[in-house]
Amino acid sequence: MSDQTKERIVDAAYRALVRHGYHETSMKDIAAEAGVAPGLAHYYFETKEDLLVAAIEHGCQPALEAWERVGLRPTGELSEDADPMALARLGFEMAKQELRQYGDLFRLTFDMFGVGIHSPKIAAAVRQFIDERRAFIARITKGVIAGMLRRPDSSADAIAAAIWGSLHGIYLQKVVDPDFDADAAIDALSEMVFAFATQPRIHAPAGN
Amino acid sequence: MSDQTKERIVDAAYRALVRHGYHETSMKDIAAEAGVAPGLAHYYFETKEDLLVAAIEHGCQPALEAWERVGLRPTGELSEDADPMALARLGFEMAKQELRQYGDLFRLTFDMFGVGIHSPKIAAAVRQFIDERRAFIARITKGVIAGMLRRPDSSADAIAAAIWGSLHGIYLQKVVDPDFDADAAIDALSEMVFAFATQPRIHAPAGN
DNA sequence: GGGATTTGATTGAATGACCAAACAATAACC
DNA sequence: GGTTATTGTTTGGTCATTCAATCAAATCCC
Repeated sequence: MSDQTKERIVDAAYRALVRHGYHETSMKDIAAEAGVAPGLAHYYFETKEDLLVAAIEHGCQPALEAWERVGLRPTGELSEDADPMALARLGFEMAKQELRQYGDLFRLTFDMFGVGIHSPKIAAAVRQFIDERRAFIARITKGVIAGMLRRPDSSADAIAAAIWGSLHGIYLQKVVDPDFDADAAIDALSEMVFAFATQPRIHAPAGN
Repeated sequence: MSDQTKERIVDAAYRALVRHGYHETSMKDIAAEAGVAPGLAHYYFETKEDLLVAAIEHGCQPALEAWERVGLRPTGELSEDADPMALARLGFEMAKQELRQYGDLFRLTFDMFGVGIHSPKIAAAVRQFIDERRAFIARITKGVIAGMLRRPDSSADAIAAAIWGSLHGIYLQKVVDPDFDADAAIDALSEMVFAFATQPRIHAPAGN
């Protein structure tokens, strides 16, 4: 029973947080959403922050599973035999779909980033969230670089940071403005990345 | 006198907000920081949100001026005679310097993004902040595209959204983790962008 | 020019509401 | 019967906002 109740509270917290954001959601609200007495949330979670961290992780689950369903496991190793270029292509497609499907999650994520700036406990969770996804991109990037004719000046990690950043920034624009065409932006990013990855060995320096 | 006082409150608000963030800064804190009675902030600003918006705009001033000092005016027209490629290069350099110099501003900005998700008044300010900078990038991008051998599939606006997003995402990584090498990430972004911009007319499609 | 009057700026306390967390008491379970 | 889960209340504090009162400077009137 207890695990079920705890789960119910975490899920209620996720729903309440998505609706009203961290600072406008009280423990009482969450308890009410879970159909449970106000004190119970504190029985399972020492502080509100702890509950928020659990709620985020809970909310990330479905998105993670979606990645694994297409054979990409953000947290694990890359399959040896896969073509890195194809993985990258698939990754960009997944990013588009993820944003379409899990918009709520990202709204909450951006809220968390704000909270994390001044709350160490949440900052740690945010850092982990970023690291995980960036490292995943870095693994694909390493594979792509290995197949490039011209070795790039930048490290795979730096490239991954730029790509993760772009995806994140595109997500933000979509969250802030629902009319924003995120698919087009991701396609543009993808076009740039592949132009970069398929550079010929010698490329003439630009104008100046 | 009155304008001076108002300015003092806005400036104090900016400093207090940078230090402790929106939700951990009370109107009383701001008044104290400004050396003024608690009620006065509400004499000039109907709500705390209004004051925050003013504080952000105030905080953006120095960064904007830095852009104009090197001849880039985010809000105005591009000089006709400038080489778009050189402008882009300069822009990336400025982005690096901006992050180094105005880290506080960006910490506050990310806080604002979080608040904006559930506050329409702040959301409007956030949208304007994004639009301004993205439109600036789009203007440079249009110039670059005009000089490209192969016309890209993506629109200048979509490319600008991806580039702005990347810069923003890189800033975020730096705010979250001070050890993050933002310069390397911006260099990587720049390398990709220029590889894209200097593509030869016919480029062999990748592996598959 | 100088006293009365209006205006706007500023004060500091009060209001009303809310919240996270602690707690004591009860119910469920084994 | 004792541990665990759950309840509902209390505590101690904070906060944005309001408001009546004070103050200083400008404006007017004679």
